[in-house]
Amino acid sequence: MSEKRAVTMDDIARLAQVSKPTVSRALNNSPLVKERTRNRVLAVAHEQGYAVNRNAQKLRRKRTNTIAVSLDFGSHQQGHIADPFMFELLAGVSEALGDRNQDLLLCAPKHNDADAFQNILWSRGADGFIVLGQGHREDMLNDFARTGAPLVVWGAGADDAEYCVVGSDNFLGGKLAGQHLLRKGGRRLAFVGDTSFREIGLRYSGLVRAASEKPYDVVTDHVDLHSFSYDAAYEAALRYLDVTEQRPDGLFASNDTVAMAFISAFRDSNIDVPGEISVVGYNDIPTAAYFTPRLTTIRQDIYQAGRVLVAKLMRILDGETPDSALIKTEIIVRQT
Amino acid sequence: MSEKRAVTMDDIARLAQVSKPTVSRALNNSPLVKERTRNRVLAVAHEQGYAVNRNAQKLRRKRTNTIAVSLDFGSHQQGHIADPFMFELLAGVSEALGDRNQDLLLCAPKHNDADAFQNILWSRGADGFIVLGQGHREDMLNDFARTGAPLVVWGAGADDAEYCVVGSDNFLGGKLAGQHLLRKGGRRLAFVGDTSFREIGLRYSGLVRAASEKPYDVVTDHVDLHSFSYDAAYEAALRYLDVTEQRPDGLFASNDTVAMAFISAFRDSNIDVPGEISVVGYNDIPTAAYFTPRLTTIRQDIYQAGRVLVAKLMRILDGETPDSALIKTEIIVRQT
DNA sequence: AATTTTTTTGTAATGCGTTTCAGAAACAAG
DNA sequence: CTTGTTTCTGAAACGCATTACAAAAAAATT
Repeated sequence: MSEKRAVTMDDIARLAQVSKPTVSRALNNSPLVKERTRNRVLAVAHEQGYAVNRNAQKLRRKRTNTIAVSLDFGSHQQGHIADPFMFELLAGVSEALGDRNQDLLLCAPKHNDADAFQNILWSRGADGFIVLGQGHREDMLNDFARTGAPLVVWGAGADDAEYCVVGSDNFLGGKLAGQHLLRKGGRRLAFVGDTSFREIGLRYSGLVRAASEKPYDVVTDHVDLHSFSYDAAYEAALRYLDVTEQRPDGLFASNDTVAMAFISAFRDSNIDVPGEISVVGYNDIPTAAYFTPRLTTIRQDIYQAGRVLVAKLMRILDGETPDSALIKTEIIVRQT
Repeated sequence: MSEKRAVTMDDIARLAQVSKPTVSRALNNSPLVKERTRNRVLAVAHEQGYAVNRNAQKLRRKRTNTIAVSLDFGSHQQGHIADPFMFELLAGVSEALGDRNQDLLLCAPKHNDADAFQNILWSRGADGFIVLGQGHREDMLNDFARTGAPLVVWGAGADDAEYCVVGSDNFLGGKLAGQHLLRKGGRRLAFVGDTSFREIGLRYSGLVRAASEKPYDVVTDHVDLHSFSYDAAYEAALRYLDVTEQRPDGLFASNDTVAMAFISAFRDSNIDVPGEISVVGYNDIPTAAYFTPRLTTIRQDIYQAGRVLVAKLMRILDGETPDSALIKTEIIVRQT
């Protein structure tokens, strides 16, 4: 195995009988280089299997063309991702970044504090950040943004958020869910989810709004659940059924996994869904469509999400300060 | 917004009243630097919010501490990931890399040909590759490996594979599935999946082996299906029921999604699962456990997988040539 | 106290592109 | 055939950290 030295721009320059800057210009499609010269250089470069050393390039240009993406693996427990939605989002972002020739640096879970984020920027590991899921880190993200860090976050923003937020229209989603449940004849609606997350709080608000718009009285209940996992939700459902005096006739869950867990618990308790209780989930994860009964849920346009996140960040990198944005959010009515 | 110049090692050197190399040594915990000096340097560095410029570092060290991970988004269609398994694997790899302080460069789908791979290495964008899912790219990967590219692949390797393969023990998995179906009284077993993928072919072989070990005759059938998506599988199931004369009493699907699609199709055709047909899936995706009926499936230890993939690659980077490896593979018996 | 050895620090070179700026070549105008 | 432009190319500097090697400082030895 030969320890051969990598071919550098100098080598190409020598072989093509031009100077190093000319090679650089040729490779970068600079209009300053004559057509014939460029072709010669390109030919030599290709033939030598030459690829510009990205690190030298990044060093000199002070631009990495790399975006750090932070996935909140918090929802990732015991070997199983509770909510596959984030991964779909990642796929969308990945594709959108690819389209713009940006590399994607995936940030590991433990590197999730402000210092680690800052470090990636200071050390020029990436030009900007896409944070998928703000969780309870709004303060941290605000601090980070205030340092001037180019940052786009998937989630729901506070009115005074210092950073650009892209996300589902959670309030609308909640309202659509509520309207669906009411249309199904619901009078006692229950919401299950951790409303301390802004996104989820908004979904609940939307539900309440939908209820309040009816001329008749609608009771809205709130089942607090501080986990996104199926098992925890299933347990919570059984406990809820045990405790509650009057069962709801409509349930809106903060995500599909929880919705399905509740439906399972209902079924295991001989409660018919959607006969006795209608259920709406959130995210339209793949499973939702073929769960039994097929789950009614709120869908977001994930590809649009990825594209918008990336587009916003690029604008920030260009010095602009784009507004936050909401992604198309609609209800997918199925059996529940 | 001030366009302030980044703080460099020279700045730290000046402020700490030492030379640049001393700063470098201090930051890298070199034993060559005196304790007191190191502390002074570290203090200044911290106070200045200094972070080593990774690009200069990579350039000089000729080592990036970055691993490129290629996800086969081929299984990614119409906005939904058909098989969430790959993403769980990604999470495992991400974690394992994080533990070793390696960065993870996520490669976009379209960058999947040999040239693009090679380019990442030539341009020193990463030190090595982890390919998640070899698909039908064995030849490409062999070529790539032959160039000396540090490469580890998740999948199932040919005997003469030129690269290190880590994967589920697909043959064993298939055998376990077969044994389960036979234990349930199966005499006519059907396998559904695209056996042109080596992994899947092995699962089928395992099933056949299990059947052949019985003293009585077992028929094994093979339903070809060139898609991993739920919808396609559901259609295929209906078509299969339509065409086949004698229905199987045991079904082994190449993955959980397909298994669930078949079960749904069976149910929609008034065939009882597991009463009339037992079913086994593969991967133990989160949904499998709470599908109705709870799906029996083959589970692989995903965290082990991530760790092993990374460990093997690190050894390759150290100049060794580790053997391929199989991951712990077991059957999770549930209702089906 | 002088000398040797060990430990610590500094100087200079290096890794590889990009960019500034000056110079050469090609072309147009007079 | 100059002179003035325009177009193209090259020399040198720069971005920032690491490393080989030399030198200085400190410690150990005689």
